[in-house]
Amino acid sequence: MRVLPFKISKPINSTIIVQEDKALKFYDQLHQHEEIQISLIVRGQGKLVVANTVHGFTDGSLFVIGGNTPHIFQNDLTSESAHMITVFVTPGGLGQDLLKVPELKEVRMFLENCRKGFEVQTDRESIAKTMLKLTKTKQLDTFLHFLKLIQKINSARKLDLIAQLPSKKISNKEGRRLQLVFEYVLHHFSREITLEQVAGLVHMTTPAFCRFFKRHTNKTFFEFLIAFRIAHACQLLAREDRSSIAEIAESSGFNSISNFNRKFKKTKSVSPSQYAREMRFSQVHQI
DNA sequence: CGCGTGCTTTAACCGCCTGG
DNA sequence: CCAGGCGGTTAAAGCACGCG
Repeated sequence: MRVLPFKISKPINSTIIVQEDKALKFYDQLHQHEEIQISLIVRGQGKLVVANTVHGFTDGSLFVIGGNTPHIFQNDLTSESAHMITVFVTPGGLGQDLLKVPELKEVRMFLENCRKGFEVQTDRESIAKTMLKLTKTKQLDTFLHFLKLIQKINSARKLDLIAQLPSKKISNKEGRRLQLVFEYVLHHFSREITLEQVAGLVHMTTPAFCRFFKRHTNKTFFEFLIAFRIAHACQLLAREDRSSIAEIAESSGFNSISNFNRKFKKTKSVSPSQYAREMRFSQVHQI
């Protein structure tokens, strides 16, 4: 799959592309493409940014990302390599006539529903099995298993990834700017970041940058940055061997604990320690 | 140690404006 | 019409303190 500055070109001449990534690091550049993307994290921990939202992922996480939605997977670096299976599907590639077939109603539904993208919350093991099979099939078999996959995903419980569809079209130049900004946040969120720094990074003045960022994300830069930091803190809090709240706050980029508590409560409606307790509880009762 | 809160300081960002 | 600069406003950050 060739990588363009901001878009990924249509790969080869097929409608359903299955890609398996095993690497220390996922492709960590903001990008978008017309294909709908179904991604299973087999192994790995990190964060997924979709448009203006941040989502933590861990082993077994499963996401469906709508077409033409900017996104980026970033995994935390460990000694073990991360593993992801992705299915790309070009909606137009299925053909309007084929989709009219009454028996393919479920596929139509899926294509309709996944515009905003969602995280799959249930039936993930069964869906994972189907995706694993998809890595080993060809041609018609791939298509059949794809249908099975759609069916399973349709009946699972889901959680929307983004609140509203991306509003404005993004030019290549602007996309490149956004790439730089998101990349910077991904790598420097644990230390102090000022508007001046990021604005300078993309050669803009601070107010110009603020408007640019808001126009494309419907969020202020700091709203996004804080969301990212909180998402990171959540992952640290969910760990069995978590460090102290103060340490987590600091490594998530918060200079003062009081501010961290305030921001955490505001976004999660529970205090950090409560959140950690609840996560532990649900992990124990999941299996 | 973890959390909330009121007060002060700081800087993010919004509206208004100009020039291209 | 759009991008960018300027300055004032306001929300975020930081600090101190108190409470369980």
